[in-house]
Amino acid sequence: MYPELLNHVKRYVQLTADEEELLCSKMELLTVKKKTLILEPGKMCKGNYFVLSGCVRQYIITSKLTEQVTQFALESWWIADQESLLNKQPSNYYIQALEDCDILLLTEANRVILFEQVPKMESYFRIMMQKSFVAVQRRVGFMLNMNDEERYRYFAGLYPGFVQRVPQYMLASFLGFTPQFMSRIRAKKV
Amino acid sequence: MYPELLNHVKRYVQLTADEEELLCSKMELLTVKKKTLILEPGKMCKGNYFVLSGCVRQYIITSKLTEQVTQFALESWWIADQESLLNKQPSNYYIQALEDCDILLLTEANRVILFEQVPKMESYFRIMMQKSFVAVQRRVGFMLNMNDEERYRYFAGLYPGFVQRVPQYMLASFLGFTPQFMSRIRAKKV
DNA sequence: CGCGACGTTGATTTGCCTCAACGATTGTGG
DNA sequence: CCACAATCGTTGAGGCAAATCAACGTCGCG
Repeated sequence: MYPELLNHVKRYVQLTADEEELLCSKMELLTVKKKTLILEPGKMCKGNYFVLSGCVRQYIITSKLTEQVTQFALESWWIADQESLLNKQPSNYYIQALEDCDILLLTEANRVILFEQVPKMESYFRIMMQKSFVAVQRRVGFMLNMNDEERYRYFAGLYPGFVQRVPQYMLASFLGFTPQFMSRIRAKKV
Repeated sequence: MYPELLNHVKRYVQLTADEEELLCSKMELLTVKKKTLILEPGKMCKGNYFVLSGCVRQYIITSKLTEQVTQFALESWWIADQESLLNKQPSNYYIQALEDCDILLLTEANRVILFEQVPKMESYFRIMMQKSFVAVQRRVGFMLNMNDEERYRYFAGLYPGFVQRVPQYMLASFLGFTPQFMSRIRAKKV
């Protein structure tokens, strides 16, 4: 049983004890060391990953051959390449552990079975996707309406601890500017 | 019965004749004139809208008091303020008809009933949300990795007819630059 | 017909990038 | 455990892409 997972699920749908057990039985536990790649370009994304402990990033190599961080995932966050899962095609992304991590994997095959046996889990995933969609849309809004400094300060205010937790150049990449520029912002006002 | 809607749904899940009828019975048909506001800030988003004919935009008034277009929806596209729906809170967005439109509304109340009576519709909406999420994530990728001219040409190539269909300043806003800049791009090469 | 909304074009400004060099910190093999 | 390399962060100088400001042309609609 994975209480972190169950607590998260139970915030959105109610499960019986049996269903809880069934859900946890479908999850595969991965224990990975820092810098391990959980997903690589060219490979199929195996399913949805739920971070129990640690911290993970998703990134892509751009046409200019630079790393572009597209997402982070902390404890109790889901992460996956939905494009690979949806279209059943090889991924273009990397997913990498930034710390030693415990991660649960719900494979696509298990997901399908789970949805049949526990339809409430499909509701849960619908809500998760809806929340993810809202989050990315807000991110687009920030990118369009704030300049780089405003965006950094807003993000740093939103996730105060997080800014210290990952290398600055990854955060800069995620926020859409250069590490140099970020360094200048931080030098300005303490 | 609304064949456009059914054709779209049937691309993702299979419905019986009864279920098709049930689905259509839950939809409310709106016929609106150009420039009509379907959603306004301060009001609750009533549900999910499916565009039968015409064209619609979603936008927000930014802190700098300018319009920022966040989304367009053409025939057979869904549109809604998912943030308002998810959190049951008043919207911050406008949704406006850019042409005379026929639009179907699935109210939140009807959606809940529909999902109970036809669980396959929850699958369908889960997949729609997943696709929407992937689409916005790709948009973020384009914003981070292409300059404004590349992004315009890419978009114009992707939806050739669409570029003519909406006012240029709305498209410029959606793509994240100024109408003046867009005009210069188009002047460059024909 | 006249007004307002939309598109174009030019001149200037600016926010951020690029390139480059230099510290600080981490980690790794001898 | 130390030495050295690699990685990461900082700082400065110069350059460029796109914004802003402003004026003018044009189209569509009441």
